[in-house]
Amino acid sequence: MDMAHERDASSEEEVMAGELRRGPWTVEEDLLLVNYVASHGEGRWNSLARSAGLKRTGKSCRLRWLNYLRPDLRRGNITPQEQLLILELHSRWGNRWSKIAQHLPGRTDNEIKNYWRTRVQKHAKQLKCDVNSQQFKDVMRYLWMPRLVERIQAAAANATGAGQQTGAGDTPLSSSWQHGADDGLYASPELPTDACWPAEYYTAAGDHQLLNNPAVPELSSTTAGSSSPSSDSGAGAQPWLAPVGGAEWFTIACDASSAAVAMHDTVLAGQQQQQPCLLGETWTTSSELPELGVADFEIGSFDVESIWSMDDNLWYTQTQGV
DNA sequence: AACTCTAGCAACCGCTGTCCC
DNA sequence: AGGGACAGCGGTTGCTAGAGT
Repeated sequence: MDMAHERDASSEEEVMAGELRRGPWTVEEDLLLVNYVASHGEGRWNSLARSAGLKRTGKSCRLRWLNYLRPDLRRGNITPQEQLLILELHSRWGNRWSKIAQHLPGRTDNEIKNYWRTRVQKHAKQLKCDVNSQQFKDVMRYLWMPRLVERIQAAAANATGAGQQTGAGDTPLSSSWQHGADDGLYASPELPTDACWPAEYYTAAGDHQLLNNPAVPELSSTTAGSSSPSSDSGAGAQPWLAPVGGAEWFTIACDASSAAVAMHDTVLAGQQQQQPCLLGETWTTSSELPELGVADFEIGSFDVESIWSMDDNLWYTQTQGV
């Protein structure tokens, strides 16, 4: 676009003239921006940049605010729940990062995009296939995602045990993810209430009441941020950001898990595969996966466990009080 | 200890869409 | 209707820390 090009060119001139800064933001710049937004609000980024005394483009200010300085940002590891959601939503919408980010509270499109490009594409590379290929999608759907569900279920089971000791109701994420549009916590702007989980999970489970469960516990201020995995998020921890809850979350995870098994079995049954398929079962050779259409892949090299970092494991241990 | 490689992430870039005058 | 300003999106780049040699 010529217009944009001219603007960029002028910005370039300003940079060359030393009037505009580029590159990493300094603490002073961050403070200027935060303070200015706090007192004047967001928007009108170009004039904001000038008024705040920042030698940055409005674009740069906006990006810095949205991706780094916003108080409701969640930082730290992408949780298994979030990974599952990203995988599902990406399979639905493709590289619509912003749209996907709308359904992950506190996460930015940039963060999700980076996650996809680093973690997910890395595994596609390991499998020697294209990330957009049907084969890789199959691996994600029938191997990776059920594994995530299993992981979530296991963590939630531990949380349930811990919850019985420490008191029920510590289900910040699950409650926020179940809430509809009225709670103001995490209302999905476009999708129905079951959009937070793959629709087929609920369909297969045949149990929508979970989504509308009125017995959602109140968010407890005592749980706010107490189990946040992101120690670097500091005071920014939000009550609805704690990733794994208690009994209610466990129920959902179990349902999702059952549904994943059902989905998995359905696929196999549809292809005349009658042997039972256990959730969490892993395949170690490509020959065991012909029904998934991934026979040509080196499944053995696909390290499902490696999608979680050591930090994740540590965090789980801490959260579950193990 | 020094160097290289790599993953992860912050920031930038180019472009399109939308609003307003 | 047309143009300017701005917001927002997706792709790409470059820096940095940590791992490996």
